[in-house]
Amino acid sequence: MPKQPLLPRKKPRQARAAVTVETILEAAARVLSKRSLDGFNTNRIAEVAGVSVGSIYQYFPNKAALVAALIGRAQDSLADAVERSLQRSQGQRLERVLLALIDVAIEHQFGDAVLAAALDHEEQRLPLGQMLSATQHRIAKAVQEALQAHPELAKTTVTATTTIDCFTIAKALIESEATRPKPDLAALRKRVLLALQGYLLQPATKTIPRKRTRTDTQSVQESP
Amino acid sequence: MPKQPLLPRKKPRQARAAVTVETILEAAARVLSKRSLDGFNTNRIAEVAGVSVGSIYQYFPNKAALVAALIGRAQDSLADAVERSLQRSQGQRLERVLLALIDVAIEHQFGDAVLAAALDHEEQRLPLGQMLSATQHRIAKAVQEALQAHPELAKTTVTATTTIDCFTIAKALIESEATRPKPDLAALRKRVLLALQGYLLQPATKTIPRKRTRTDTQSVQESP
DNA sequence: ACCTGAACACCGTTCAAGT
DNA sequence: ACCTGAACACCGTTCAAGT
Repeated sequence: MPKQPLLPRKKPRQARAAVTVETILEAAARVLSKRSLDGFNTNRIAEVAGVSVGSIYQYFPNKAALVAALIGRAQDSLADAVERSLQRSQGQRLERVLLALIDVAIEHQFGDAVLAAALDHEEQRLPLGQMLSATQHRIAKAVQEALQAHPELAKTTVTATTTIDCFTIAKALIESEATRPKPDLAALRKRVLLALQGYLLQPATKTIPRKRTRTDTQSVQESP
Repeated sequence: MPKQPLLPRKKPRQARAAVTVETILEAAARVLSKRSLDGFNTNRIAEVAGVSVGSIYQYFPNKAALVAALIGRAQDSLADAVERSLQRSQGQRLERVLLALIDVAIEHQFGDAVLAAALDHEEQRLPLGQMLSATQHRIAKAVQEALQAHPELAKTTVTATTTIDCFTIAKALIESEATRPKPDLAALRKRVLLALQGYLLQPATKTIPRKRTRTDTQSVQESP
């Protein structure tokens, strides 16, 4: 049962080593982006990076850790884009705020579709656990605060779960469109907006009679 | 560039061969369900099935085809459950109809969580193309017709895209909850309902000014 | 401290030989 | 027609040897 560590094995201490690590990550991204998961093997990565396979294993304990590092980078870049977007759309109508965020997400997915899709899949499969949660919490918190503060959502309780659901919904619709032969981004944008507005601006949610279950308490969690 | 075929290589002609195929598929499902993608190798499958590796390759051209067969089975079983659910909830309020479908989806995902999650991921990664579309179209069509005919959705145009979006949204929220340490199914059920109702029962969608794009035509596709 | 690449282990797939 | 399992190819990972 190989409980594989996903953290980098050690940090480069010399300048040239830092370059090596950078080169490896770039090569990995390029290989993943060109041929997706097939052909994504350490030998090819080493070849593209112009280093020996052994060098990869000096810094990453296994292939999964390499992928985890790429995911971390993608998350960081997304987090920056989200925060910039929130700042730019401050004080605007909710529709504008949401559209701006949707555009960020679409750009993130379609900017390098193959890479983004591959990373998304690996993100699910790897037991990343906490590793990425720092950045993810950073994004989620920023969005949650923006939504909570928005006048049009005065009547909506925006919990952490609500925010994460919005991410989940938007991501799923965007990824789904990305797998189509001829994506229609304008229509996609509308559909995601509709879904998010619908989820957030629900008209007077009446309590629903439902089948018996164990956990019949408060349905939304508090923010951490 | 191995464009791998995903269809079964040949059908068993003798009774004992049919048993072999069945045994292989069951073993594959069991292995996948126990250890997910790690440890899901042909040698183990053959061992669990009590046959030789060679036997697997008599009926399936590669490992992916085996997975594809499992996915096909899961889809068939889901399709049946959906159709039964629609029949039972005929004539009921929209909320009831949706909740019944949501329960089917939740049961499908949580019934064998590891297996379902693994199959979902592979479903994305493999170029299944048409292969499964038969069953998927069957499900989608049944749901679309039920929604279109529903009085509460008289004002909503329920296209094929609308229906697929509902599937995408529900599936994403359910899968997301499935990865949590302690899933709260009652709360999940409510959230999915909220999302679907919000998407379907949108109050007077005003047209939205948006950035210029090529495709500025009708945003929803016709049903096939 | 960093890099190399041959060597090892594991796993997908094939094929000659069997019934 | 079906089944077997040793053999081959490929790829992840290690490690002794180098700078």
